[in-house]
Amino acid sequence: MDLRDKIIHESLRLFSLKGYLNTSIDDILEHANSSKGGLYNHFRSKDELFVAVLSEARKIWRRKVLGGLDRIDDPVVKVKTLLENYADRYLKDAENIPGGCVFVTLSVELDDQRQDFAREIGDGFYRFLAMIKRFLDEAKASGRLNQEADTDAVSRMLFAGMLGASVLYGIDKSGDTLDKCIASLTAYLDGLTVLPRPQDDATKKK
Amino acid sequence: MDLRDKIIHESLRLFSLKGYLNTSIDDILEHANSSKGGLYNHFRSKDELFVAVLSEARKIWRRKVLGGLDRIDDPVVKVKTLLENYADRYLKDAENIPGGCVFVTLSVELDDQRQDFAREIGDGFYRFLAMIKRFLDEAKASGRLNQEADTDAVSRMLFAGMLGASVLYGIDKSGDTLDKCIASLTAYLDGLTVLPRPQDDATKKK
DNA sequence: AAGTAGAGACCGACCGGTCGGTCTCACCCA
DNA sequence: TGGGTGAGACCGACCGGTCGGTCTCTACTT
Repeated sequence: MDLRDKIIHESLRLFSLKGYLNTSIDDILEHANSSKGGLYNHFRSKDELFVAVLSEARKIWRRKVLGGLDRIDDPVVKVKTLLENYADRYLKDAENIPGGCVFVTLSVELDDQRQDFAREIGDGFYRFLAMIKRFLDEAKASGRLNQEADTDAVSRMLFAGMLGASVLYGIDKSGDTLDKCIASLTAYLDGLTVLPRPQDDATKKK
Repeated sequence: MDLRDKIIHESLRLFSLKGYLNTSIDDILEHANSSKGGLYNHFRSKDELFVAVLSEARKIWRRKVLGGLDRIDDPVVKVKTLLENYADRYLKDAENIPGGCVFVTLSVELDDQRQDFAREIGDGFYRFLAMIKRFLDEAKASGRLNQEADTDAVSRMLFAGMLGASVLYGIDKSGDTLDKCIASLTAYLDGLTVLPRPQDDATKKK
């Protein structure tokens, strides 16, 4: 891993722990075993570093949360897998984001201080929300979901639940609270499901 | 309002907007029209100010969210009112917390930097979670709630949804997104309710 | 020898906190 | 009633230290 990647990696870790504004350049350099010259040789400013870190964070998020999702047919199982991946493969990834979901940390920190950055993160939230709704609409169209279900309301609920779980996970890193939150969300989705098909149970089990 | 109260008030506003560590003493003094001497005459340190501000924030939260709750008999209506109060009376209170829920802002900011403060806030979260569960247990006991409902899971879901709604509200201050989130949570709770009683509808309508 | 990555001394602005001092006003004695 | 006194609210210059960022110089590659 070259210095540029090392700096991005350590910055992502620190941003997830302490946020953007509270992470100092010296702090990053100490963890990356580098110096001012080394950093400013690759990035023109701390803001430019932020952009690179956010891009890397998104790449990791996609790999962890969406990876393998296209091999699943049933849209309800897709959403459930999304929830599980988010908790087990993404949130608990202490190597990359030891401080929990970096998007939550950064959006809460920056929403009233750096609206440009916050909007960038918020856009990602809304794209993800739309993706969940799309899966639910598919499920409804194929009769997998209760026809009375309001997919807009349900997707919003699931997403808000994921954000809330992330906040709680930040405080109580035990993982137990997180698992219970995700289990509650999955149970909620189950309650809206009709006609469970065999591959559903097959995918669900450990 | 004397200087001490003024400083606490302005600090709460700024903490909700920028967090604790990113709010400077000078920033507070500018908004409170005071000076270093004025502040340090009332507080020994910034940390001591934090404790006072957190205490005031809790007072406001209780007044806005719990106020009038004891005049409601039906525990399901109590929980619904809790949700509505949280959104309409607490979260939208731009005079005291223009940056959204100060507990969310501070807990996300401090959970890996000031565990002492973060734990203090987290304890409040868990007390509130327990309160919701208590209401749901009452509702279940009195037959107002579906007997199969897992009150532990439901309360966790509602609470995580509230936290998630707070995060989203921070990004999209429109109020519309917030209203829809709360409506989704209320609808979820409705789905678990049986035997709607007359006073339920009476309390629910505008 | 030329070009580049990296090291680290250094800059001005700002951080939380201190401290000498001013001002107001209740209280006291004449 | 009027002048003196002292407590405490408040002011703002100042402290050592840290912030993001710049710049010069070294050392390695080709």
